[in-house]
Amino acid sequence: MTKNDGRLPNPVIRRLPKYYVRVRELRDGGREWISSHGLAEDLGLTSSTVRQDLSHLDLAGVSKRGYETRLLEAALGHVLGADAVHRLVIVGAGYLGCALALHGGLRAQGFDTCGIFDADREVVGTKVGSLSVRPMGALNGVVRKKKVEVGMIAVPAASAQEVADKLVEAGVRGLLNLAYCHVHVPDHVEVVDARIIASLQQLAYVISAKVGADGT
Amino acid sequence: MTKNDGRLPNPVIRRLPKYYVRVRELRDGGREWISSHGLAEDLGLTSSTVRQDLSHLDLAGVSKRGYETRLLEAALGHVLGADAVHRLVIVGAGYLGCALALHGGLRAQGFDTCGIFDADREVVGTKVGSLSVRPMGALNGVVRKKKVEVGMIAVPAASAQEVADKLVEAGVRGLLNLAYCHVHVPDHVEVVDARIIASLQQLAYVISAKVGADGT
DNA sequence: TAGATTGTTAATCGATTAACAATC
DNA sequence: TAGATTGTTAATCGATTAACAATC
Repeated sequence: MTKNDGRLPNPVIRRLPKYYVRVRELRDGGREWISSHGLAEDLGLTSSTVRQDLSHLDLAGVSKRGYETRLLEAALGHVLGADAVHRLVIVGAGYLGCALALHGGLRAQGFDTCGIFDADREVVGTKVGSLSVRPMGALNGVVRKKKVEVGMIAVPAASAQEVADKLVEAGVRGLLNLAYCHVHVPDHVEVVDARIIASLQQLAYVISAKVGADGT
Repeated sequence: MTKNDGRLPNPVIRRLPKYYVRVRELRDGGREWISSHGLAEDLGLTSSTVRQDLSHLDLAGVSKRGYETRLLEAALGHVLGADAVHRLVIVGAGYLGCALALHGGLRAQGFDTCGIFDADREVVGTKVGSLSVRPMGALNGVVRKKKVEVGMIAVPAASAQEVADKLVEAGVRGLLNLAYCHVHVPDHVEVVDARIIASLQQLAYVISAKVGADGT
């Protein structure tokens, strides 16, 4: 699905986690109020953008004081689904897939890893933290039985489309694609790309373009 | 630095790696020509966007045939710096940092990992592939001596800003931030965020928003 | 030639920023 | 009260899409 049917604009959605993380830091530091100017400064935005973004939330600011951090954290967490559990599976038990399975941050944010899968017979059965790597044939059953919503693609680019097809067929509703390629899915499934190499290339471009532009 | 001084618009930069990957796939498959319509269909864009994007490149298409894949791959690779070597260091030798150090794809795309660092004395000295984990005190010297351009932040959010400061002081020109937080840097340094948890939250939002929107 | 495709201009669409009345 | 801040409207800015002449 390409169009936004009634949901928040994409640029806003991408900024919400930034607000969320920052507000939690502020709360941890004992801060009770934060203004749009304060958040803007912290995150490199304008205060206008912050107010526009937060106006989409179920929350009211207070003149002269700003937003109450406790309420803001709750409102952001609610929109981002941090107050619900999201079940996911990881396909690919290479270095990256295992690192994700062992990453404590996922669980802390409400993402519950229900399984890790690999096509390689040699790898199937090995332990990754508390999980055992399962064969691809088991994917369908696990996704259906545990009502898994999200599949993470952590395989080489060459097998990514095949894995995406299997995840879609099993019934996940969203894919996080870590492979360095584009995957096609039907309209009812969402894909978010999180490709480290593409991000590095983007960084390499802006670094080199800067040299050319200002002569340093 | 926030503004684009003469360089490509950000949306274009983010699409370039997609074109690059796809064109390489086509070339591997023996395809010699690809039209803007073909690329658009493959990547879920419009042909107008593709032509606009590629018009920024040092390359001319041919009427009735499209773009020659060989030349297009070269032009995209050049802009993305794929024909140069980019030196980087990884800070944080946890699961994620090690996975990146061992990830063959980085080297394949011209990113040369010059070192991996960790603040934990227990971890310093252990082997990660062909590299030994070094103490944070060694960071400055390695960055300067090897002319490292990019630092990857693969530490917990709580230490990310401190690591960013050290990398900036050592003289890197860009940061890839994998930690779930915002990092501040001076104007002459670029930051690209690649935060998996934020991407998962974005995905969780669009999935849940879809339920509400179309009643499924 | 006829038809498909580029490259580019103009139109549309959407996001960001500015401005300011309302509020506490 | 005076001043700071929100919430929202209007203006600006930028990106995407449409359209079409030029081209092979």
